[in-house]
Amino acid sequence: MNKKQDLPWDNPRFRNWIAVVRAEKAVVRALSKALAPLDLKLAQLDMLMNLYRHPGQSQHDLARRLLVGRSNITMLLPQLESQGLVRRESDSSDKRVMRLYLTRAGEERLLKALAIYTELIDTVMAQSSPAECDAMGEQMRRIVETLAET
Amino acid sequence: MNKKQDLPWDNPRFRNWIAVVRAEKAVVRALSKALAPLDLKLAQLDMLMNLYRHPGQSQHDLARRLLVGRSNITMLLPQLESQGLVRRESDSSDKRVMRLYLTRAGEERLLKALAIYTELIDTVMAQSSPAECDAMGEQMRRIVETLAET
DNA sequence: GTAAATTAGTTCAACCATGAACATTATTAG
DNA sequence: CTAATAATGTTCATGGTTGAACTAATTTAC
Repeated sequence: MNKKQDLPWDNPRFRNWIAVVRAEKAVVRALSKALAPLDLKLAQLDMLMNLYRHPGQSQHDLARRLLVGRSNITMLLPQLESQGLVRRESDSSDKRVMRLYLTRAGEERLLKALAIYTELIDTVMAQSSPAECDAMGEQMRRIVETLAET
Repeated sequence: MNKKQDLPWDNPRFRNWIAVVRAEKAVVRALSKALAPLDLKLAQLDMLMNLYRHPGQSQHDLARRLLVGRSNITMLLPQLESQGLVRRESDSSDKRVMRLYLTRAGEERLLKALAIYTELIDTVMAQSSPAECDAMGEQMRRIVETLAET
């Protein structure tokens, strides 16, 4: 009658999820340090990445994609603007929305940061086969879908 | 000569890692909301979980396990103590260290929270086979190991 | 065409997390 | 034994994140 038998730590799904959380935290930590020489915070890099892939986004769209509040974007943007990495343009047809673009300098900084990012990820994933890695990615995307449905 | 060909988004490892980050964030969000009725923050739950598994831990040990700074523990503990969930005892043989224990109330609160936690994780992992889930967990543990070696 | 409801972005106060400097206690060197 | 070093926990200033209230612009309903 071991009381701990039905505790979460014996539930494989639970244990494996805890591993995800720990790994994510560890990588974030390592990446933050690696990015310091570029004078980029992780949150800033996330913004640059999204702006690269979706130029002309509104702040609202960006917030949704990054899973953060709108105010977060408002607070973070001035840092990137003052560094000349991002440009904001008022939308001509809807004066409420601000459209966001990377500047030339923003792209350059982004590409440097991505080189660091990918190198770290490659290192860290090197011990998994491509198939394993893909399977894991698929699971993660299903998780996001599952939660988005609510 | 598509410039984007060697960009990270075409690197499967990179794309899959981004999926990990997004999934982790989404689950943390959902879990935080689910825990609100219990009046428990995620950081507090993390502490309770670790204290359950390792009673008598020092604050320093707890900080290391949670991957947070020592000051974080100092700041968070009073909240749990004032709720009567955690007890602190000065170590008799080393007056610097404080040993931490769950109280009865702490255990009860923890078990309720874990029920919510496991239910969410089960839901979210339901679309992966046990084998896939285990493989993913293994990858995550390898990642943590890889980074710990530095 | 006007009033109500909705949406984009900002501001603000509250809360968290962090790391450096510090006080206290232990350990190590000589 | 004493001085230097290290370890534990606390304090504090800083910066990051959040959600609620707010302003301004747009859309919807009537």
